[in-house]
This record gives sequence, structure tokens and C-alpha cells, in this order.
Amino acid sequence: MAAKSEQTRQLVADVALKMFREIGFEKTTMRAIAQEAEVSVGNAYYYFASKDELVQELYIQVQNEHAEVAAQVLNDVHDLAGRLKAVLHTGVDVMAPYHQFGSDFIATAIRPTSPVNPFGEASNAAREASLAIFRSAVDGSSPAVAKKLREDLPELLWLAYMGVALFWVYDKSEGQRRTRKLIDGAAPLVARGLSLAKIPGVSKVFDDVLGLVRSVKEGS
Amino acid sequence: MAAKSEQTRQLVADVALKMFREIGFEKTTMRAIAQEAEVSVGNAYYYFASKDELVQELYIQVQNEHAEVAAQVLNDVHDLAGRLKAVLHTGVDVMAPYHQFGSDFIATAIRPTSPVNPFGEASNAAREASLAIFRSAVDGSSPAVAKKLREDLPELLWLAYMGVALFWVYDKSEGQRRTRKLIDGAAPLVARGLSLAKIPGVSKVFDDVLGLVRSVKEGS
DNA sequence: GATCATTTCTGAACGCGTTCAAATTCGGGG
DNA sequence: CCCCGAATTTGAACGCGTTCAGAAATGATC
Repeated sequence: MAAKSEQTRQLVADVALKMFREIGFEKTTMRAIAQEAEVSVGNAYYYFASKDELVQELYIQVQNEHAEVAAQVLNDVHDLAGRLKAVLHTGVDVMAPYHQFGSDFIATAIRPTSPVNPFGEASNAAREASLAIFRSAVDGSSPAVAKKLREDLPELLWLAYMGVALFWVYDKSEGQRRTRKLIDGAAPLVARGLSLAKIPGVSKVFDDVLGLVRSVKEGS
Repeated sequence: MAAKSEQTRQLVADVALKMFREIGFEKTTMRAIAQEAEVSVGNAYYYFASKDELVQELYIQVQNEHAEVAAQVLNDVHDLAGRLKAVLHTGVDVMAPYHQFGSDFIATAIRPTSPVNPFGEASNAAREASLAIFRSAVDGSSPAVAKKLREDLPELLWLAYMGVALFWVYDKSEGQRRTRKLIDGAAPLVARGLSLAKIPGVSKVFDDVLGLVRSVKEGS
């Protein structure tokens, strides 16, 4: 029965995520996970090559939940500011249970060799899923976003989202109220700022920003 | 002789920084530092409570060097774009020897409990020194920056600088050419973007951005 | 049911950052 | 010169993430 193997894997992952949530990253030792799941340490390593891979498991799960919840909410909102708010707020919502875990997660994720590094190979799928949310938020908005912005905007918004996530990690206000405030304030501002692209003097600056983004994105 | 104590401290710090530069963060173990400096492991810990504090030593040294070099270069440049370029390029210059060390440094620094966290208490002095560079770059520029921007701009630029540093860490192009390109492209764009603040329709958006920044910066 | 390769599992061991009780060295007062 | 409290130094020990040789369970083949 191949299910037995998968069962052990799930057991370890479930125990780990539960402990991450309840007692944080550092106190959740591999030995403690193994003991709680009633397997040997080596057995946990048979399924997860490192503690980081257990973090990746969490990352994927949170990401999937975000995509699901955001898609739901986006059905009812049509202006760009509202859609941005929706995506960002739902993002913070799904991360909420892991707030105390956040700084350790980011310290792990920021290392280029980490499987959870959002810019890295190992999380291509997760990043694409996350990018798709922003693409949907932009493409589905009415009034429509200026054509020339439509291609690069989702990626820039996703980058901004990484910034919001960083802000959220450091946000010690109760319920991370300041992050909510930032989202509520920034989303309409971004929408209004983008609408300025029609003003002739401003348009050129926008073009140059996009040009710079594109030239820097590619290597060389 | 109190100098003997200081001598040991310096010896440990010097050996550590040299090893950080030459073989990176992970291979520079506390045991290796102790052995190279010909002291016991415990003795190294007598002067530095953790490996992180040795990283802090490096951080302060790099910061001081940046302040010094930047102040020098700023004497000869007067337009905002040029001054920004100068500060950013010199920043990258002084970090250069530690590029391979960068990701480990940032992973350490991003943890709120770390002494090198740029937003944390322990590096107030270093942050103020860094902020002062940007304040000088803004205040000393001619033509002058719009009055209403002058107070908050240095902090925002410093924040952007943190972003550039992050980009630099991930930049695997030879000599970090892409980071240089980003700086050369972004600095004039920022200067031009700021000059748009005079356009009536744009001015209001700027005001709102500043208002948001201020309201989010303070708690609650 | 016996055989055997493969998958799954075990726990001791390694090197790491860090801690700490004890040993050593130092410097000033008798 | 000697003594003593403080500063400095030592190295064994702890818990951590990770590794790995080998034991146990599994399932395909006859």
C-alpha cells in the first residue's frame, strides 16, 4: 500500500505545521516533531530533507489558501483599488495564524538557497500562483488599467505584496492593525497614481520606469 | 593594562571579519575563529555574546566607511540625481568585498531580535548615521527639493536603499553590474518623479502618500 | 511459503552555536 | 613580596539540525 508512506509524510507535515503555529519555529525542533508524530528523527528526514522543507510545506498551503479565498472575493469587486485591497487583505488573513512565526519564516525564505525563497527555482509554482492572483486583479478591473501598464503591473504589485508581508511581520500592533491601515491607504493611492499615467508630463516618467524595470529584469 | 583586553577583542573581531570575507558566514565557525585567533571558544564569547554580534561589528564598520566615502563624493555633486547615485554607488562599493556573505547577513539582519536588524534598537546609531547620509544628499542638493518632501524623503530613500541592498544580494551578474544599472536608471527617475510634485493633479497624490507614510509610521 | 530487492524506518554520531563552572592571570593594598 | 577580589580565559557539555550504516517491513517472483 503506497498510502502508508503518504500517511507518514502527512502525519509529519501536520504535526510540524501545528507546532509551528503553536510554539513557533525555534521551539519546534526536529526531535520534538518526531516524538510528537511518534516516528524517529531519521524517518522525518526520509520525507523532508530539511527543516526548511517543512516550512515550504506551510508556504505552499498558505499560498493555495490565498489563491482560493482571493478568487472568491474578487468576484464581487470591480474597481482596481478595491481589488487590490481584497487581494492584500486576504493575503494577510491567511497568514494571520502564523504571525509569530513570520520573522523566522522570512529569515529562512530570504536565503537564496532556501526552497521557500520566493524568487528561487523551488517556488516557481507558488510564485506563479501568487502572480496569477495579481494578474487577475489587474485584468479583471473596470475601469481598465492603461494598456501599457497591464503587462508589468502584476509583477510589480506582487513585489509590493512582498513588501507588505515584510511590514506585517514587523507589525506588532494588535491584530496587525497598522498593516490593515497601510493596505487601505495604499491601494487607492496606487490606483489613483496609475490613473495619472494619462497626463503627458507624467506619462514619460511612467514609460521610463517601465523601461528600467524591463532592462533590469533581464540579465546582462 | 586595559589595552590587553581591547587587544583580544580586536583580534577576535579582525579574524572573524577576515574569515567572513574570505570563506563566508557558514564556514566561519566560532571554533575556527577561536583557533585562528589562538584563543578558546569561550574567550571569544567573553567579548561577543553571539556570532551575530560579530556580524554587527562588520555592519558598523561598513556603515562608517560608507558615511565617510559618501560625504567625500557629495562635495562634488549638486543635482539630486547625481547625489543619489553617489550615495548608492558608494554604498555598493563598501559592501562589495562581502557580496558572497550578503545573503547570510540579510537572513541574520532581518530577524527582529538580531542586533543587526536595521529597524531594531541595537542599530539605532548605525541607522541614524545612514539616514544622515541621505538627509545630507537631499538637503544639499540644488535645485532644492520641494519643501514638503524634504522631511520625509531621506527616510523613504533610506528604505529604498535597503531595497537596493536586497537586490544587490541577489544580483549574480559579474561585479553586480545589474545593481549599478538599476542605480543609474533609478536615481534620475526619482529626481524627475519628485519634480512632478509641482503639477496640481499630481501634487495631491504626493500629499496623500506623505500622509499615509506618516500615519503608518506612528503606531495605532 | 521462501527468496530477495526495495522501501521504510531507526538511533547513534557529527559539527554547529552557545553556556558555564572552574582555572588562571592581573593589579592594587598590606 | 604576598594576598585577594576582579577580570580574563579555558574546555567540557548541552541541544540543535543533519547524516548514515544498518535493521525492519514490504511486496514481487517463483
